[in-house]
Amino acid sequence: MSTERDLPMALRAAYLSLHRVSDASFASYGVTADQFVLLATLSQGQALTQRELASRMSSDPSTVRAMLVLLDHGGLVKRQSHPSDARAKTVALTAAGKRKLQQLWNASQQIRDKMFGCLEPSDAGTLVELLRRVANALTEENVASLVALTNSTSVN
Amino acid sequence: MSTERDLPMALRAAYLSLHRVSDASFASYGVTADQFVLLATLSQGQALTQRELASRMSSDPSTVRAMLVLLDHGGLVKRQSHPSDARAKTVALTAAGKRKLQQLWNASQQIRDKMFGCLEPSDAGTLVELLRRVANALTEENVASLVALTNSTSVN
DNA sequence: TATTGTTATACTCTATAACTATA
DNA sequence: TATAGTTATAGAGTATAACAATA
Repeated sequence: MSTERDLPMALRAAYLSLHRVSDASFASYGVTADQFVLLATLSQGQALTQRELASRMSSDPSTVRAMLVLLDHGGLVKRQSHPSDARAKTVALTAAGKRKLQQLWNASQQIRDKMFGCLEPSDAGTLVELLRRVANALTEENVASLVALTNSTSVN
Repeated sequence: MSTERDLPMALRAAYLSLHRVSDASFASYGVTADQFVLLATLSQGQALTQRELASRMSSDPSTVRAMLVLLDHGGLVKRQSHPSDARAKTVALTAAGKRKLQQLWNASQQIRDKMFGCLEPSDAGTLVELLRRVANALTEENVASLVALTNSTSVN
C-alpha cells in the first residue's frame, strides 16, 4: 500500500471532479466554478479588501483582480474605496450578484447532495478536519524551509 | 455547523496548497506540478494510450496532448504507434524522463513528509478512502442527471 | 458507426515584476 | 519603508468542435 503516492493523487482527483462538475452546472449561468467561490466568499464577509478576499479563497491578489474585472463587468460585484485606508478597495456583492449567487447555490445543491450522500454524517466532519490539517501543513510558511533546501540542492 | 459550505472549501484549500507548494518546489527543474503528475502516472503504467493517461490523471485528452507536446520537446517522454491499434499512440518515459522523475520525487519528499506529519498513520488511510468516495460520487456519469436538470431549469 | 488522436481556437486562472499612491 | 492595488505580460491548463485515419 503506497499511501504516499495515493494521498496526493486522491486529493487531486476529488478536487478536480468537484471543479469539473461545478463548472458544468454553472456554465449555463455564464459563471465559472472559481467565480462561484469568489461570490460565495463575499457573501460570508462583505466589504473585504481584495487581499483578504484572495487569502480567504486560497488565491492571490493578481488573480482575484482579474476575476473581479470580469465579475464587475457582469454587474455582480462592486468595488468601493475603503473608508479608512485610501489605498484599499472594499469588494461587495451587488443586488444582482446576490440573486445570481442564490441561483448558483440552488443549481449546485445536487453536487453537495452527491458529496454528502456517499459519507456517513460523522465522516463529513472528519474529512473537513483532516483536509484543514493538510492545508495548514502545506502553507508557504510551513514549507519555506523546502524552498531554501531545493535551491541549494544540485539541480539537473 | 455549515459543513455543507466547509467541505468543498476545505477540499479546495487543501488541493490548491498542495499544488502551489509543488509548483514552487519543481520550478527550478523546469517542470510544473501537473507535468509531474503526468510523469508519475506514466511511471506506474508504461505504454498507456493518451486517453488512458488522461483518465488516470483526471484530465482530458486534449489537455494531455498539449502537455505531451511540451514534455516531448523537453525529451522526457516519447510517443510510439500502438502495436495493435494504428489509431492510438502509446506514451512512455524516456531515460531522461525517468531520471528527471527521480529528481522530482526527491525534491518533493519534504512536501509529503509535511502532509503525513500532520496525520496519524490511520488518518492517512481514512483520508484517502473518503476522498476516493467523494471523487467517485462526483463522476460525470453520477452527476449526469444534474446536467439534464440544470438545463431544464429556468436560467437567469 | 464509433473511436483515437490532431488541430484550431479561446478563455480562465495563475503569477511575477515594475509601478503609483497611500500608510 | 511597507503596503494595496494596478498594469503589463506570459504561460499553463482547460475544453469544445471539426477533422482525418482507423477500428
